[in-house]
Amino acid sequence: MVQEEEDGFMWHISYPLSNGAGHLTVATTRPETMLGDVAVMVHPEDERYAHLIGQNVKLPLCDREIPIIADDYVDKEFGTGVVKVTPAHDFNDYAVGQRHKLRMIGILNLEGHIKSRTNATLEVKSGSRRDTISQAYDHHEVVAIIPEKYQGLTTVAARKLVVEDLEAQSYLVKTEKHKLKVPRGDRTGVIIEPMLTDQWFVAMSKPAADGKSITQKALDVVANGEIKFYPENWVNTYNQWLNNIQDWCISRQLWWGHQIPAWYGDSGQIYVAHDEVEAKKLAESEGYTGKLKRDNDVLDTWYSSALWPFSTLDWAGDKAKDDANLALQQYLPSSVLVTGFDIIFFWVARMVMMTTHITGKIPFKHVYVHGLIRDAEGQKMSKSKGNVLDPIDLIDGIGLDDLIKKRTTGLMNPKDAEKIEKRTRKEFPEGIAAYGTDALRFTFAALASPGRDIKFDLQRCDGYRNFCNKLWNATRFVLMNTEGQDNGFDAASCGEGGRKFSQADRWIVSILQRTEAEVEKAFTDYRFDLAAKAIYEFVWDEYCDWYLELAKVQIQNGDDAEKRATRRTLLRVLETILRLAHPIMPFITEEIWQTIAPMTGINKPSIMLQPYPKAKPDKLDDVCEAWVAQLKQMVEACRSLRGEMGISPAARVPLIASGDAEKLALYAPYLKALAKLEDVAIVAELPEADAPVMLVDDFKLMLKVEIDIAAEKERLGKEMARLQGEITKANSKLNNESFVARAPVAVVEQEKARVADFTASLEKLKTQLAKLK
RNA sequence: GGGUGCUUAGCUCAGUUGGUAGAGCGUCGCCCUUACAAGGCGAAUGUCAGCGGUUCGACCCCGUUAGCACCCACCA
Repeated sequence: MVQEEEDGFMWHISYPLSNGAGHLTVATTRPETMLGDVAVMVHPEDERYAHLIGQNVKLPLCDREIPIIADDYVDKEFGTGVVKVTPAHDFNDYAVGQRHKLRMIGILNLEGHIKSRTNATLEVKSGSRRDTISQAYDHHEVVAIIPEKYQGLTTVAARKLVVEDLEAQSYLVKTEKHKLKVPRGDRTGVIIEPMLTDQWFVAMSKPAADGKSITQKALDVVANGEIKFYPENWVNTYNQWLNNIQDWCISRQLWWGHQIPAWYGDSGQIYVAHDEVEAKKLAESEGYTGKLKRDNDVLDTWYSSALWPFSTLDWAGDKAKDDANLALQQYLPSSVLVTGFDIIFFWVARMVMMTTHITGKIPFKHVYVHGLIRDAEGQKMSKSKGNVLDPIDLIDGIGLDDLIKKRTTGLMNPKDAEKIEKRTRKEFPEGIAAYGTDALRFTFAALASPGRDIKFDLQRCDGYRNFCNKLWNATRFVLMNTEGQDNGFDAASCGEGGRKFSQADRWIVSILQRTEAEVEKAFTDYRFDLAAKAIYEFVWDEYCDWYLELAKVQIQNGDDAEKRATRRTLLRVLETILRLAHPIMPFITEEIWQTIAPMTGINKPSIMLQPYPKAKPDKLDDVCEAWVAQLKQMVEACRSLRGEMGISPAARVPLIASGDAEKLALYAPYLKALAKLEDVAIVAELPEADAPVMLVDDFKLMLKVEIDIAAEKERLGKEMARLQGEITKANSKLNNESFVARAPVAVVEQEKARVADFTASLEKLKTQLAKLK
């Protein structure tokens, strides 16, 4: 059903008082329904009408009188404050009718025409079950009170004629334009009219044998934590729906579905049973031996779906059988249900209700609620809008013409085609590139931040496709350097003393442990975005950007034991990366793993059967992490300076360094390679020269290049100003007595350390500046 | 009317016990450096929607305003 605001009319109709002493004016948007009016109502405290309550009015066009009643539902301020009551064709009026015990007049048949004397075959649920709507007029009564001229008309025709007649007979006070929401069928666009029919309901608030209603049980298992929502705020949505629930209509007039297991006797008897044989027995036990007719209706699809958690496990409803059913015992409850938030009440809540009520168990422990994927503009994807992105097209790519064809074929409204084509041409002028399954999966994982929809952005996809590529290329590098070496990684070639691991080797292994722990936590919390991020950053920013570069140095300069250690580290870390990333990018990781794993001594059929990486705290190494951090700082200082001095990345430049000579000697080969240095000279004191100097902890590094003195002065000035700014900021905190008194000691100490560091650096730069001519 | 989110760099978004604001894409500069130009290195960019409060300290907590989105109910 769709319900959009439409232009319509509000008709003001005069209902004369029966005693002739005036009239009441009623406003309505559906004047034809007055044929089914059974009362007019006013607010009980509306002084304008208080004296009329209990009197009658004459219903125009119909030869009958109806009472004036009082009900709180009426809004005194809206319209005339007088409302016509048509319980058979309006939800609110139905409630009013129930409160005031008014009989209902259904004026429509199943074709949506006004009921007629000459055609009773379309009477709603004709036959046996009518008496269950005991408060409704039956067909004969209805056609006796509807003026014959309206009988058999469509609602549209009836409205037209009713309005004409009202006007002709001077009952129409005025007609005004009015915006209203009209419910229409999705497919046909035809107006949906509320009407009375016999249906099956589940009484949601009725206590069961254990004294609790079916909804209460569902509320309880979430409230007591047996079932958890991720993110947990969706519990509100769940609770709100269950707390405001109404009886659930479960019968549907469709072809497909579970047929309702109810059989009727000739006189309206009802027998609910598992099958016809049982129904027959039941009927006979109550003394009925005539024909039985099964209800044609089927169950609401959500009713059937609500049975899913146990009906799929061969639940029998028989304790002995169910206890012996191992599948049922093992998989009920299951661990997690993954779904969209729009399904929480349709499906999740109903599965919980049904499963707890019928089996006494919860259906699942966790509910992971993800967002909806929307298009780049945030619009919900829909066929008629033509903004649907098919995952297959992102994986395999699609040309513009094919995409347009796909989006404009089989439209409900073919007129949309032109608009869709235009928009598609604009958004995807060249069609969609092929990103591959893994890139798409990685993108979805990275975008799956909890509690929000995903505005799908192809550019994000670009980034993750590049990541897949990066992994390929890193693998190529590893293979180039390891294939055919170390005799297949066996014990013989790498035996005792056969490997000497460097600080860099131990560093990458150490932060790999951190990454593994981070990823594990992310998966535990259903934070797929954080898992993807942790993997991405480790692979690109650490393994590729740093470790592979450091490994090049080791393979170039190291002795055999060091080289073997490097090759082993390259392979082992890569192999772990593959297992770590496998759930998010299954295809590429499997493909690479098939080659890499045997080289690390693992000979198994598939990465899918391997254990997921688990962090080993004993492999954490703070010393090596600090060592590499310092190395990184030096490299970055050099690179940054080169950039600022406009030195071509191709040019090799000599470096002079002072500080701990032993450490510098270790750093030197790495620095030389990573900062593109011609040479690293280690000295006790930097020479006096007009060259740029960098400070890293207690080390001083000087790039020996021709410099523009003015530019270098400016650079130093800028850096000093930055440091001065930081010092001022930190000092202002430290000068604040309440900060020192109330902030945690560690925070205060940190602030003091910052001041000290910045001040020391500032002093060194001052000296440097003074040395410049 | 009831409810739930969102507002952070040009764009799409992270930022979880309050302690110096981040990523991808895009932009600018240099580079085909022997895994990768779908790349490398460097750089620029933010009154964290507005206002008020709590706090030594707020993107983060509380209140409020505005804008946007969605859900439920309803519009005689």
